[in-house]
Amino acid sequence: MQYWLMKSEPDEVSIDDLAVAPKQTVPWFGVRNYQARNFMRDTMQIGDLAFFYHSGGAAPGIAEFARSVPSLTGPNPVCCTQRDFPSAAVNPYFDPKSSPDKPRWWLREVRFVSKSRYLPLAELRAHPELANMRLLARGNRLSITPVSNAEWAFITQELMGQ
DNA sequence: GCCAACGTTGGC
DNA sequence: GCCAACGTTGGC
Repeated sequence: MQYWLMKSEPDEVSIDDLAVAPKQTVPWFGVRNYQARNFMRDTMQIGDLAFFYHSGGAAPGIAEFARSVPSLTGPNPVCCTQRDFPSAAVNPYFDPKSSPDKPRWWLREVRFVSKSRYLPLAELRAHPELANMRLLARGNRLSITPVSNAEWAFITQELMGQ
């Protein structure tokens, strides 16, 4: 059992989108970074929990967290051909170097668990308990990062409103 | 919109 | 295998 933090721009997929999605489940198909892919494909287990982090957005420095469960199924190859995205005339995630027999990118399904209050990034930074959090590391851009047990416990307690 | 940090690409 | 150029991310 491992904890995670998964970033998404709320314009693309927000926690509320996830909550109203069919089966409250969404395929996390946008990862195009090898390190994040490896985390998702190799280390993430079905049933792991993750914080849902809203990056970018209109409110500067505001992050939103919720608990979700990555992965109802195992890792699945993604984005092998343009046909994998029939609804999009031009798929921004299309990678010509990924093929069905040699997929380069993978996805996992993520299911909604619960929504919490907002926990702004600035607030995260203010807690010395989270000083070593991967998310807060200088220059970090990974869209999927591991969260330690201690960090998970601390943030969860913060989110409960204590 | 700016820009720092980082990842990827491709020429050599 | 090096590394410069370029593209992307994401906070501000």
